Amino acid sequence: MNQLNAHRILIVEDEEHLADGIRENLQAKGYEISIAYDGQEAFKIATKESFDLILMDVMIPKMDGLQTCEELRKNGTQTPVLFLTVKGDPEDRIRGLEAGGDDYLAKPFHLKELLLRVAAILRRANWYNQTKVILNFGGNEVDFQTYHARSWDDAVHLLTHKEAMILKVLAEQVGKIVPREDILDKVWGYEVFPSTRTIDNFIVRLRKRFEKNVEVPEHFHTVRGVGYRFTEQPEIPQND
Amino acid sequence: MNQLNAHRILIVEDEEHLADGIRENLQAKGYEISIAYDGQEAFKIATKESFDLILMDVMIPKMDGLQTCEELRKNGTQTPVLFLTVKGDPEDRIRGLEAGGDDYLAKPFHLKELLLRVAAILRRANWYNQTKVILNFGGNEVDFQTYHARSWDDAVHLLTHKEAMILKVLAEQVGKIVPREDILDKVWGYEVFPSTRTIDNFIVRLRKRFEKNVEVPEHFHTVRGVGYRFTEQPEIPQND
DNA sequence: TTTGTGATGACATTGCCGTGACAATTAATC
DNA sequence: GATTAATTGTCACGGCAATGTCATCACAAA
Repeated sequence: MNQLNAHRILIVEDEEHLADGIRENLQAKGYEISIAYDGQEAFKIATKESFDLILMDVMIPKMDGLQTCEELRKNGTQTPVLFLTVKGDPEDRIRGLEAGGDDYLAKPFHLKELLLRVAAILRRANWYNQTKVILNFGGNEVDFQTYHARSWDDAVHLLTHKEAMILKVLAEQVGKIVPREDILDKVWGYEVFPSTRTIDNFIVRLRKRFEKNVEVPEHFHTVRGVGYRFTEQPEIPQND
Repeated sequence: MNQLNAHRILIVEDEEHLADGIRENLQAKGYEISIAYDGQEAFKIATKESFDLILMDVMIPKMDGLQTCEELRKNGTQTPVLFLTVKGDPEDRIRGLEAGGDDYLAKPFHLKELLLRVAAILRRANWYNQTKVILNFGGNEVDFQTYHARSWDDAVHLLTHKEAMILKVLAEQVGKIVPREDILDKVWGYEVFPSTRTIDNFIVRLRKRFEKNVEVPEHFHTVRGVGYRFTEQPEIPQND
């Protein structure tokens, strides 16, 4: 996962030992973690900072999790909440959902299950503000759901995963210069470090697929010493 | 709870209070709920995700409910729509919708009546689906009710439960890449964790049953590093 | 018991990615 | 301009992780 827009998670749990355990495991997955030890503190932090997910124990001091969630909702906070509770009582689930929660996990839980649910919720949330699924530029059309592409000359392409990811990173910031390091972080993550030349190779491949004239790129521009810049429309050449 | 069978309902309603009230009550009945607050948002979500029912207020911002519905129909979305409208509004267009399988309910309505209508529509849709639980692709025919299948070479198969579920998950998103995690989430849920290799094995079995040439799959495509992609029609070969 | 499903591990195989070499290009310095 | 250094374009090859495939085992149901 990429740290550049790493998902931020707030853990609300009064058992310090448990909170730390969860924190470590989530951090290992690349999430940024904050911890609150009671309901009031949780409310304070959650209204001050923004999180992608709140992991909330129901039984916490000062203000219980359900109430905290309700207060947050009244306050306009839409952050998804995953409740942790001791009982498997379905009534708790209903109450949790009524309070505006999004999911529910009974303690004791398997760590793996927690991680899966967290990932699933974040995936779901991400889905909404995902960029366009179909990318059009200069007669080319790319479908990021299928990795199918049709280039200006009506050739059909099947992009590989990495090709698609790099194109997506560039296309998400149309017209802006994207440094090689950013591409590496977003596509490969922090743990793997291929040489930056690898990126150049992928650019070559993308150009071969989508540029009319590879030697005069209209969409995949090189920014010497920094990285690359993607444009949907061919640029107006400068005459000096 | 099995995610595959939970009915998904999209609520389109700009009065937040009302939307929340409906959501809570439908969630308590076990439905999965999404909410959109205006017509444009509704269109966006409804074309991106699939729902079993759309609960749509007629008077909503940006694009009214009827128009939103029309746009969705043009887009090929067949999801039944239950309109919420003010009592005594003799809109001809609404009347006309009755014939199209859609329904309308006058505000203010009794909650109980809403729940009954929702249940009725879903029953109806289910019945419709039951007649249409036959999946056809490349000469193969699969019946998801009985798990019976007949492949292109007239061989008869009896699918196992898991085989059928995986095929269904893939077929529900024809053409789209389905990541392994999604398959795991939807088929196994969050509480069981088979190795992802298990999925590969099932793909092998599905290919053996339905592909003419296992080595050149026409329907069950591998997307290296991500997951699989199912297509009903053999794909156009790629030109490089 | 038998029977069948599904999960796992071992091994073979494939295809993508990463690297390095060299050419081409740009920038920098004189 | 000329020369040099630095960066990028391009290609081809090899490694290795991801996947294909098969055999086997655990387990539940009949």
